[in-house]
Amino acid sequence: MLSQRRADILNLVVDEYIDTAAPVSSRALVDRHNLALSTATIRNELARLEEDGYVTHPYTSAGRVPSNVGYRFYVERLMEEEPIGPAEQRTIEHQFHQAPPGYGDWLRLAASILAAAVGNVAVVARPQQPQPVLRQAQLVELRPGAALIVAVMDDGSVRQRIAAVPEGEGQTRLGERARLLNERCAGCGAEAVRALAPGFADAHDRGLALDVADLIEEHAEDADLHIAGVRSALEQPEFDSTERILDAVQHLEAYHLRGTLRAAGGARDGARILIGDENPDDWLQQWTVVISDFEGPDGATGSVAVLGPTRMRYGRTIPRVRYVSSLMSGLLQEAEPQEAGG
Amino acid sequence: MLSQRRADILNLVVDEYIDTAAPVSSRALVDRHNLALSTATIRNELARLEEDGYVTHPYTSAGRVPSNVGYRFYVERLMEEEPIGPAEQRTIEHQFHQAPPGYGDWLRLAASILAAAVGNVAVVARPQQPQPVLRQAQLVELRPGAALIVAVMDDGSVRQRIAAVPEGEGQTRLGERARLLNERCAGCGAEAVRALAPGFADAHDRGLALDVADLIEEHAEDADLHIAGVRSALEQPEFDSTERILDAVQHLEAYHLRGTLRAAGGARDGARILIGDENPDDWLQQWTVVISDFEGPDGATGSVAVLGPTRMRYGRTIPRVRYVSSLMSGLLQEAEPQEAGG
DNA sequence: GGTTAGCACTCTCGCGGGGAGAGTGCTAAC
DNA sequence: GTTAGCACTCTCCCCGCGAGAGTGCTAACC
Repeated sequence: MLSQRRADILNLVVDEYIDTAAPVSSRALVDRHNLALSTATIRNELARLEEDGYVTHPYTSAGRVPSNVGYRFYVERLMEEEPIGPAEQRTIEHQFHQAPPGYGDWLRLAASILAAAVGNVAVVARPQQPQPVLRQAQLVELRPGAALIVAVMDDGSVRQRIAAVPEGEGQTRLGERARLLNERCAGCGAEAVRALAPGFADAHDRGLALDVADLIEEHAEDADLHIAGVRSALEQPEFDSTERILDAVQHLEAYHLRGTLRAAGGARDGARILIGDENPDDWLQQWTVVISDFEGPDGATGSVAVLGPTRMRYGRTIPRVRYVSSLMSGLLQEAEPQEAGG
Repeated sequence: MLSQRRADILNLVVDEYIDTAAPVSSRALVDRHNLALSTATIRNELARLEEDGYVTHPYTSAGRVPSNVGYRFYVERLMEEEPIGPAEQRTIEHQFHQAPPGYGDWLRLAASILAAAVGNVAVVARPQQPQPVLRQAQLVELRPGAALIVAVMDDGSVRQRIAAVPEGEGQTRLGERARLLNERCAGCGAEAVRALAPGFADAHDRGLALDVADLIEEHAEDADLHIAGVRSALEQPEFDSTERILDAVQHLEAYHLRGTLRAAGGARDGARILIGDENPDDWLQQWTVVISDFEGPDGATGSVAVLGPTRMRYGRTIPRVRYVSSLMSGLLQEAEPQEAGG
């Protein structure tokens, strides 16, 4: 266990490093916080912190940099959360309620509000049910022999695929097929639809039913996941080399990130936090991910997350992720989200 | 008008520059193409080409670099298209027919195939009708007082927004509202739905109808636009500075690019080409965009495009954009796309 | 008149040196 | 346990410089 004084020093080191992005020297600590100790004493303590793995040296005789262990300790024990003041709260909610009419626009707006609030990448995943149920399917004629199945789930998510249909059929006949499909399968999950498939007299209807079953099962990996703030994150000094930026750009795509948002991590008041090598993905070894899930209607869950360098303003980020998550939840599930105290 | 010899030299300069990304010297031209002229003569011709604005000097006594005018001339008169060989054609079609089942996956696959074929950013925009018609609307309960309208258009596109509904209503009642809406409005365009709205007895139904009308009208600016190959484009030497990469990253987002794909430009056999400052957008001044539209069913149009630095392998890019566009068109509209000649 | 050799001039790029500065670790004294 | 002092280390930035590449120009040549 860390002595109180050593913990205090670690706290200062992390705060300082988060702020300046430069290795922290004993002198800086003493001067900037008016410590009643000499730099030599601080150096001794820093050496002990380094022995215990909380900080490192980039090279002999540079200042100290927090390690992942250091950040973890900081997040769990030291950090002070930076509260969301009334002005900021008002700003966020104001932006929130100014959402453009479309649902997708609205999710994107949430991502970009959060990104702006924390200065890092923000991701918002639309709520989806773990086991959705078919609301209704549509068939849209593409060309002779092929149609687009558009399946709407009960959580409002939509999945599409191209399916084979008999060559000569026009939109009218396809409409009839869709009607039959809906009559029998609406309200069913993937399993149920698959079980119902053999019951269709027509072979093509059977095929369509199986396609629909696949669609219900299929997790839409990339759909309705909104990303914002890539630029501001990549402007931070850790992304000095082209190589790093390109790696980040390559991986910050919607269909890569679903898995990331599902990762389990050290929880803190409803926010999961993964620091550096706690992340399962290779490319995230230098990143921290802060995730908060929220509930949509009928057990659907969405996620709000922030991604940034391990040197992230945790005290600022974590409450804001949580807050946006609760706003989402409120907007989607509870009654009206409570107004900000005027 | 350019003399034949000068045009030939311009051709060589552009080819060389596209290949090497380095200013082209008179020596390089003579040596690498065994010209029967001395470097001094070439230098004279280059000076004339520069006077006429086809090439420039980055600084005194570096080699020549094509100007936008030079590229334009090259694309229109000089360039040889690099045909798609049978092996490449087979590879592309093979990948194409291995598309994963989802429609979105499939569009994304098309983008990534194209990106790989040309080594630049590829964009595929899903076909949408200019004036879509409502196929069917669904209401999904979100919370007391609010529901998600999910409207499916006759081109298979889907738009969603949150709408107000009476507080006490469950999903059953919402289903009835949806049914009424569909009975009256299915098959109608935005105008028609708006005209029908006052005919609903219930005020909420009127409101919903107006929302649906909005949805039909609303151009889904970012939906179903797939981007691939950002990394390979940004690996090119023009993106040496962090600043440029970040600018590109910032703008290469789905909801910015729709407008870009609609820009008119110098056509070449069905492909629109915008070179450097021919682009309307500021951030594209150093880029070339090659666009080819394709027809989906019922007059819906989609687009395939490649974005890259003005120093782009035009001869390779243009036919491949055209080809992928025709594959899309074939898959969506005509009968089976013709098999590659085995 | 077009073509060419020769040459002076210019600009970039990479490399090595060197000094300033920052910070540590250690030792010895308090 | 704390602190002053000091030697040592490592980075960073600047500078200068030489090599190299390429041009423009001039004068001669076919």
